[in-house]
Amino acid sequence: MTRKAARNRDEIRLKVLDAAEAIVAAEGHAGLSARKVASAAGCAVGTIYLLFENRNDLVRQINGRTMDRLYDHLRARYPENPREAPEKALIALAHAYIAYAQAETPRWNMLFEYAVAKGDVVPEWYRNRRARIFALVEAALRAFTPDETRVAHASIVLLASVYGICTLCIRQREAFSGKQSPEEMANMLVENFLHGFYGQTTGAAVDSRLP
Amino acid sequence: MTRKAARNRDEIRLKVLDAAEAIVAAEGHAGLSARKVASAAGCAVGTIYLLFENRNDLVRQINGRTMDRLYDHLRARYPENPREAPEKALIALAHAYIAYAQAETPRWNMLFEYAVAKGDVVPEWYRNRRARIFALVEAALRAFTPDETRVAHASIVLLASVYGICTLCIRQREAFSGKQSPEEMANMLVENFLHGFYGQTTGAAVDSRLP
DNA sequence: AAGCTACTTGAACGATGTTCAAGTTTTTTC
DNA sequence: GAAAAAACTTGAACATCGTTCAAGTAGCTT
Repeated sequence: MTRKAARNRDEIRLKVLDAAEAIVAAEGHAGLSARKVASAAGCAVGTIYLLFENRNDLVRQINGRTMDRLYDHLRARYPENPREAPEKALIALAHAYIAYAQAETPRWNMLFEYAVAKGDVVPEWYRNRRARIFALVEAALRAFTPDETRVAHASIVLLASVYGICTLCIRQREAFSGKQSPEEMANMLVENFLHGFYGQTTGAAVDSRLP
Repeated sequence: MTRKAARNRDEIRLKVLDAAEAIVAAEGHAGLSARKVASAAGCAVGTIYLLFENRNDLVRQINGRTMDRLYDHLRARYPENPREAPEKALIALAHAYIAYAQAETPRWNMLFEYAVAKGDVVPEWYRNRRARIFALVEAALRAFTPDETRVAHASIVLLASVYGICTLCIRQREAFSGKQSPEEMANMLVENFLHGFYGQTTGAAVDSRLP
């Protein structure tokens, strides 16, 4: 490819991604169609398929940018030294996650509507961006235990749980009775979980302590 | 409507639902198309639209049946007297939920792919079926506290969290590094959460107890 | 300027959700 | 029992979708 062509290609690629993001923000995952993107980006339908493997690939690229923004958003609300007050740090993270999901609901939703087709391999860059987000949780959890396996497991449990809370409170908001605040739910989750997580070595099963 | 017509209508309605469920089980939410359902149920495309408002309504009806089965599945693995050993009961519930999600992944997935359109009201029967499932969790939680608000909140947190764990471990299985067992994650969640939940009145924030 | 390569285009294909005029079947009426 | 009326079912038609690829355009080389 020639230099000018390559530059042009990068330009149009950016335009397409921007246009696609705008459509998703306005109409959600379902509103994203190659024709709409092409028309908004000022190119032909076919061009989209030169820049992206298929619709799913376009979704994945947008998700990549979403994860970058989410990561920045979380970082900006994360203490410098999470291990000094890890519970505070984790609650801050949860609240920041919730705030992002609420502010950018369609984009956030699309993170989970991206379906991995059978035999379709998830690129390393995609896994890395997710790992970066998990790493924030792990950093705070290391204050409680040196056991890396426990840290890894707990980070998955916590992020998955906060995601689940967001789904119920935001995604299924209208379906739900729905006056629950996701922040309150997240507080309850993190606080209770950490009490158990920190004191685990000493505690017997809860059942055996019941009256 | 005449008697015979009504009977026929119910028959074909059942056939359509069965056919649709089979398609979802085999090809997932995305494979569900009016034409395929019609052909499998032995009727015309238009007939589908006499029995169901639209595709979303068909999905909702299938989800209703899915929630019934899920409820039965959970009940069957739930102790008679959850308040005798509530932690055990909650872990049993979580494992049963995970088992169902794994055994009926496409059907379970569809529960969350049913998007509530704007201005679209979720029928009462649908909300009731979800409430029944939450009630199982609540019954066990009442062993820990008489505070109904805390019980309600905790049941949402726990179910949402187990759902989140399932999503990460099952739905995004291939996308994930993915060797984590959802059962282990659920154990960690429930055990740690309950230690905090049961001991909450006495405990200070975890941060203040750190070395 | 001509030839060649690289890039872009949008018509075309098969499939989708949804509608509704036309056709078929059942019930009512005489 | 036949004819009229009502009720129910049908599938072709419409707009839209993802995706492809022969044909056209633009840029580089000689």
